[in-house]
Formats: sequence, structure tokens, C-alpha cells
Amino acid sequence: MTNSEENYIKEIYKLSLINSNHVTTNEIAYELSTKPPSVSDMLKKLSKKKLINYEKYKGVNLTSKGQNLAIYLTRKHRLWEFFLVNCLKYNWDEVHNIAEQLEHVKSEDLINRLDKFLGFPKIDPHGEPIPDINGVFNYLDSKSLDNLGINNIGKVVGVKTDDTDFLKYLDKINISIGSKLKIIDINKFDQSFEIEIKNQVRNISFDVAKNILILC
Amino acid sequence: MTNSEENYIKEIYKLSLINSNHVTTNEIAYELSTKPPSVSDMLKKLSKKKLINYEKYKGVNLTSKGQNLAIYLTRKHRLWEFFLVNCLKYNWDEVHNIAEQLEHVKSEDLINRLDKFLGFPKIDPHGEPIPDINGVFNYLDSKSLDNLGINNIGKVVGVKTDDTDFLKYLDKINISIGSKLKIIDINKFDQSFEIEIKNQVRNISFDVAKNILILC
DNA sequence: ATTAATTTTTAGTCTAATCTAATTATTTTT
DNA sequence: AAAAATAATTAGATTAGACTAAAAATTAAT
Repeated sequence: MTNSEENYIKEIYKLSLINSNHVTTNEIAYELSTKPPSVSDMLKKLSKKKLINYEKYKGVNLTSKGQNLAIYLTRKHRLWEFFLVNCLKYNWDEVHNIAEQLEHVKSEDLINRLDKFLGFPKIDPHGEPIPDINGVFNYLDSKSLDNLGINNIGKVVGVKTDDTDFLKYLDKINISIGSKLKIIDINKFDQSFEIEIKNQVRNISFDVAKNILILC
Repeated sequence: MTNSEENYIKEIYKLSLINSNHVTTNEIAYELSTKPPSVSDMLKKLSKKKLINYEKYKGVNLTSKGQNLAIYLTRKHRLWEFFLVNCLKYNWDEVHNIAEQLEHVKSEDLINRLDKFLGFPKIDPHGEPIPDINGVFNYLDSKSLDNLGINNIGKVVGVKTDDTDFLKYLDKINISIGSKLKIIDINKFDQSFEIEIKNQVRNISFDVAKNILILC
């Protein structure tokens, strides 16, 4: 299994979650910054390996074998992201690139040990669930901050967007994964939130609140 | 810089430390499990990049640019090995393969953060020194256990051989990096050592003692 | 100092992954 | 339902890295 094949599988998986199954050649090419002929070639190859169902001109979807692989790759990626943020103190917006490389290291044992070392985390720094060793997503019922009422307390578990400006803003106002916060008040005029975090009271806009995932 | 180029640079570095400079095509091919023509091709390429000094039929050695690169790769490799052994609890004999892959991840920042996370270690699990961020080896004066006299205390910092049986034996008798041990007695007949480790007295042969690196 | 053996290099082939240009299917529009 | 537009595929070329077989250079042996 080459790195390139792995990247295609991951991308098909990602797109089929959004577009409900039917993934097209052009979409894949666009997302992977490659050209349609390259995709066509690779689809044939992946099809021969029984990782995707492919009929010419008809788009593709993953076989169960392909799906298992995609979930395993997702597991690797998210565990590495967790490591980068929690151990190496990277910001949320900096980890993707490096995790992308780390995820291609070939060793199942390595990943299971990493999982153990990190304490079997269930959610990655972007709030996405991390599949366990059996490929099972142990979803936690996280919701966006704007669903919380006054006086409720929640713990930040992720974000809904990777927008750099947004993540930088969170850093600036001291909100990070694991932060505990409490809704003090909600301004009825603009729906902005008054929250308490680390004994400080701050105001955040409705748009920001909507993009913060919390658990309570 | 491709993975393959990096592997060649590392190998030339390793061989030139042993053979004092003049590294030959066949040696490289043998060590990298490849064939001489492949090496010839790569040498031309590395020469064009000013990483090695290469004259046809005359063997090669690293330029200072190539040497810096080799030291940086060594740094990466040894830091990852340290991580694998100390954080993920791998045995000494299992880490090389995986470190080999991890070392190709492209990010200087990642390595410097890893270094910090690990506490800026100076010696890797095999007792080899880890270059710092400036490529400086901060050698510690480690010596093999058989140089220690009766009643001296030392701390295990590495091993001189990667032989699997040897490493497994050390695991079995509870000797690992960081272990403190004391020489109780030396048997004059076969030069075997009576040592105290973790409040237990054990006997080890001269051959084993010779292959354990300690600091005292 | 020739010949023999060894080492290294060149020449030409192969595979994986990519590309451009051209062709063929499929969809959409009129 | 035919023409136009879009999408996907094939054909053929390119690059990195490796290979085999053959040639050239160097070293060792007689």
C-alpha cells in the first residue's frame, strides 16, 4: 500500500461522507490537487485491489475493505493530531500537515501504543471522534456552544471550522481543548455570549459560539 | 529531498565514520540492500546537489553541506528512537525500523518540539549521542561496564550491540536504560561480574558486561 | 608488465505516479 | 432528439528510483 493509494482512499472516504456515496473523478482530482487522468488511473488500481467499487464513467464508492482501511487511516491521523497538540503543544491550525505525514508510517503496533500512551482519547483536537482499535467510533454527544443555556457549564472538546483566523482568535482569548466555561448571560440583541473562562469574563459573538464544540 | 536521497546520505555518513572517509559504491549498495548501478545513479545526483564529493571510480565522501544534513537526520532518528523506547515502551531491538520511517517526516519545528518534550536527551537508547539543535554532539563519557572496579556504581546509558538475543537477555535480567547498578565482585577465574541491581544480586558474564555502556 | 579479477559505470528496461492532448461518454440545453 | 457542454477515459510522455546485462576502469596476481 503506497502513500498515494492511502491518500486516495482517505479522500474518497471524506467525500463520500459529504456527498452520500457517489464520488466523482473530478471531485477527487480537485481535492487532491491532481488531474483527472491521474485519478482515473488510480481508480483502476484501487478497484483491482477490491478497495473501491468502480464502473467507468459512473463514479466510485468504497468497498467494506476500503472503508476499514479509511477508518484505520483516520484513526492514525487523529491520534497523531492529538499527540501534536497535547504533547508537543502545537496549535490546532498547525497540525494537519504534519499528521498527514505521520499517518503514513507503517506499523499497527505503533499506533496502538501511541493510543495507550495518549490515554485512549475519544476525540481529536478538531472535535472529531477517534476510532478505537476495532474501528469503532465512540461518539460523545458534543454540541456547539450556542446550544447551552445561562448558567450551564461545558468543556471544550473541539471546533467546527479550521479557519486560521478563528483558531488564532481562540488562542488569543485563551480558549483551548479542555477549557471549562460557563454561560453567564446571553445578549438578546445580537445573541452574543457572556462567558466565564478561567475566572475571567469574556464576550464572544454568536458566530464564534456556533463553532465551538462542547461537552456537558 | 526525497526519502531515498536521505537514506543514501545517512549511509554514506555511517560508513565514513567507520572507514575513515573513502566510501565505495559496493559498500553502499550492500548496506542499503540495493545494486551498484542504482548507487552510481544516486551518487551523480547527490554530487550535483553538492552533498557529496564524487569522482568516478574514486569513491565518495560528504561535503560539509552533506555532513550537516547527515547530522540532522541522525538527530531526528535518535530522538524518535528515544520517544519510542521511553514513551511508547518499545524494547531497544524493535525501534530501528519505525524510527527509520519517522525520521523522514519533514518538519524541523516538529523535531525541536519533540526534543523539548523529551527533555533534551543527550543519549539515545543505544547509547549513541543525540546532536542538539545546532548539530553539536554533547558527548558524555560513557564506558563499558567491564571498566568499572569493585564497589563502583554506574548508570546504564546504552548498549554496544543490537543483537536481539543480547537485548532480550537484558530485558529478562531487568537491566534497562537508567538502571543503576553496583559492582559487588569480579570473579578472577572467568572475569564474570557479580552486580547489584534493584536490590538484587546477579551474575553476568564478561561478554555481557563488555556490551553494556554506563556512566558514573 | 601483461593477464586476470574485481569494481564501477553506462546503456537500456521497468514500475509507480504524474502530466498534456486527444478521444469517448454522459448530461444538459435548446 | 440533435447539438452543445461537461466529464471521464485513453494514449503517450516524463520523472525518480530501481533493475539486468554489458562495457570500461582499476586493482591484484602471476
